[in-house]
Amino acid sequence: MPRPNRSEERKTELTPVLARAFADLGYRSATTAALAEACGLRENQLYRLWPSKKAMFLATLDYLYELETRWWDEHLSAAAADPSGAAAAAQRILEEEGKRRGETGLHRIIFAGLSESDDPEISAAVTAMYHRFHKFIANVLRRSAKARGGDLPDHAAPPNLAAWSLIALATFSNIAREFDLFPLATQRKLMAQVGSSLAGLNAHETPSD
Amino acid sequence: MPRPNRSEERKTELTPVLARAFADLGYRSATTAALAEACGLRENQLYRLWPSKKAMFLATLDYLYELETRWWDEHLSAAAADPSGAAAAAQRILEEEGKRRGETGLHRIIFAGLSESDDPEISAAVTAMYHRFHKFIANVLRRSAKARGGDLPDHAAPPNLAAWSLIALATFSNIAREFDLFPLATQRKLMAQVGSSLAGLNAHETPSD
DNA sequence: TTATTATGTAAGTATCCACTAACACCAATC
DNA sequence: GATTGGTGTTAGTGGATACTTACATAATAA
Repeated sequence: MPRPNRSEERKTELTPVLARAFADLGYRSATTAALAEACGLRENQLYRLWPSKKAMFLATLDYLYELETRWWDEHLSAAAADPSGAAAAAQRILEEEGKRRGETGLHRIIFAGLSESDDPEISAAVTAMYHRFHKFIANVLRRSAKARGGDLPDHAAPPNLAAWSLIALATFSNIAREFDLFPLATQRKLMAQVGSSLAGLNAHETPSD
Repeated sequence: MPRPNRSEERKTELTPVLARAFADLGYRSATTAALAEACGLRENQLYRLWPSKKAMFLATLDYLYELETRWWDEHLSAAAADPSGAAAAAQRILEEEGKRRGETGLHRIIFAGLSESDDPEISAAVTAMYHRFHKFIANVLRRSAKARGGDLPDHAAPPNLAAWSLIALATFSNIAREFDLFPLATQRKLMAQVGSSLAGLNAHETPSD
């Protein structure tokens, strides 16, 4: 007899909006009032969908992680079919990643998570996300190395280490953007040039500059 | 006739205590009450030394930056006198840096600054600190390259880029520690192995593992 | 129609926290 | 020893904000 419960649909509709708000404002400044306004609702209504602000935050973290891995999946499967070789394709991906400039806001949200690291739930969520992401990247690197014959150049790090290094570069790259630490061109080079060196992609070719 | 003003001395005495508190608690949880207690004072008295909590935070940022560069200065001048060569010495420093595990708490404080990045003063302070640090590291790398004949191996990044990469590794290394992302050994390798590859230190030698 | 639950609106509460006001005491110089 | 400002102690205050309560209305299925 009652009217149907559309909570789940509304949540999936609203999560991107929350994500945008958290990314734009940061955890602290994203007050529940601000979040509600961004959603075109009252605070009250938000609390009928999620039990707390923290739950809203964790929902956005999940959502953005999905978005991010989907992006990589798409680009990587395109790269796998690339006739010019895995190395060149991977390098191209790194360049694109450098160009993206963190438009999803995932990193801004991770920073927010960082400063809330005393909260065990948030800390666990951030940790899990990094681990899943690392596994993902390390696998890609392993496959890429195998495709190229299995021998990494001397200076290249093993996939595990290289994956963490790439994640480090990407994370810092976003810090740099946040604070305008260096120009966009430098940021791109950081991913494309340093990144591919780490991954052992430019073993037998010298980067142009 | 009044008794002498010891504000400056007290400030320099208290800044390390504040730094410890900010690093342990983070910006948000480091309430003025907590800061005062850590100092063995009343909130009131803190406010007689600094005009605001933000000012206290900026003071600790300055202090920790000084501490950090002093550490590097000492180790680098020792390395300059090292008979076994600049490259080996630099690599040893990277190993030590990996071992330090951010005991000063500088990075935790930077995370705090990150999430307060909407505050222009704090943002400016963090930016300035990164820039000064980058200049410092890039210079070291340039000198080191020159000492080794001026020719960097193909895979090594130019000093500017390499310096940012090293800073990225160090920053992320501290994120990793905060969240226990990977074991200590990995953390050390990240600095020692990947770091020296980036700096072009292991051009003609293969790292042992 | 009617019972029942989702949805909308308005106001409120409880708590935390940066920052302040008021007052007593003490130490140093004249 | 008197004056002056540093120091200690207690108690606030004002504002922000996560979360709640109460109630009206709308939509669904019996």
